[in-house]
Amino acid sequence: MTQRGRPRAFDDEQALDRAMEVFWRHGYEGASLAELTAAMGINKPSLYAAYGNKEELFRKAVGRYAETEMAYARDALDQPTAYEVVAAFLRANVAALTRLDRPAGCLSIQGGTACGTDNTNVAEFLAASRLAGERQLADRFVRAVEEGDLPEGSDPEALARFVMVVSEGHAIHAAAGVSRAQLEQSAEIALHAFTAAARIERPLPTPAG
Amino acid sequence: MTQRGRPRAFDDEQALDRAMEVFWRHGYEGASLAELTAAMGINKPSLYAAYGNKEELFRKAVGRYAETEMAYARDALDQPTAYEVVAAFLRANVAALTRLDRPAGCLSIQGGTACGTDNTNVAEFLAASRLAGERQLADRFVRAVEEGDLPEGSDPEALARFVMVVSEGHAIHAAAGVSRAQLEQSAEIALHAFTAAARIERPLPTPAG
DNA sequence: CCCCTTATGTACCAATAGGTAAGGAATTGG
DNA sequence: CCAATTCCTTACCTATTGGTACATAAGGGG
Repeated sequence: MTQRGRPRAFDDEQALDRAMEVFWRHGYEGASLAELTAAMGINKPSLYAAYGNKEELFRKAVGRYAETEMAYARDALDQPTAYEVVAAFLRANVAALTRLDRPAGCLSIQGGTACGTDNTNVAEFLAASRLAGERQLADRFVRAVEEGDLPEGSDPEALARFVMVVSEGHAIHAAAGVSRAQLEQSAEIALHAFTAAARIERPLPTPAG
Repeated sequence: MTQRGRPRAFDDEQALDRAMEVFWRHGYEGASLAELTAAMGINKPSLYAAYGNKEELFRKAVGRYAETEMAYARDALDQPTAYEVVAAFLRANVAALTRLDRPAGCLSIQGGTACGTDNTNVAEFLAASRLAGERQLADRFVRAVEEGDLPEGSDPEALARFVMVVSEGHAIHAAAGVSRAQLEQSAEIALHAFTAAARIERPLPTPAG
């Protein structure tokens, strides 16, 4: 059975990208349906037919964000050693947070850390997905201990938490307008920290200087 | 000339404290006048007469927050050495972010990192005040270099930025429900980082066991 | 060519947002 | 005791919020 009925006049993913950017810039509650539909180039009934409602649209936008804008995070996890994982992640993260062709910062935080009484689930959803990312990093560190590039006795959860804390701080800073170069400095300091905390030798000379 | 006219039926600062908590919990945009007035125990006209409008109320709440809830930050700056400044700040910060008698996280971030088109100035105001705090810390580090407890060639701005990045990450994490103990671990790792980055000897043994 | 399905545009809805007008209730100064 | 002043209460305002009913347009299947 092929397509039936009148076909969509807009591209699904393209519209989602525009919605993503509006949410990124204004947060979940700060993004009105008026601005969303304007940016997506569709009317409200089309939006509701295609995505359900505002919250579902947001969740789909966040999903697409994770897919397209955070691919670097998955790539980082594929690095061969824990150090390289963290280095790749923090550096690519800083780059992603400060792209000129994107809103500053990160949708997962700009989306909303606090919401009105009716929308607490939105903030909780974002927080949970960030912690899920942290969990993946911790799992990667568990593997690193098994593979010997993190010493026995390392605390994978604590290390992952620290890395995510730094990346979230960078996201806040980026949204405040802090420059890429300045965040790169901070990322290198954090890398310092990671090596010290994990009690591993630092494989690279200090780029800061 | 003494007080004239009918006296206020409510305590100014007490009402501000209640407003602060509502903003802390729901953010600027997520806090409705209905919830604010209910929490403050006053009617809208009283609110407008006493505080101007919603945004002015918010700014006053943030001011009071800085005064009362962030006193630890000023205390930390008074510590004798840069290391002690950072240790005191990060530890007290984690404690403040995870008080059971306060909303989790920090008003300066929960207040809003992204806002609707009409309220961009609110997010900018918060970002600016955070960066002002960073500036104070950087100045403190300049002094530390002069006084010799940070080595010559240290980068006060970069160090301050890193410390604030970590504290902001902790705020996000705390708002997500991460426990005090877990954030304390992260703070100790960050302290590790600071000593390494500042190339100073670490005065204390590692508490993480 | 007609029917069924699906999408679109317009126009609308109730609820809530932030904000205010107006009159009565306390208080001080005379 | 009255006037002036300040505050509180009730009721209301306009604009906007997220969300929908309904008629119409556009396509495929028989």
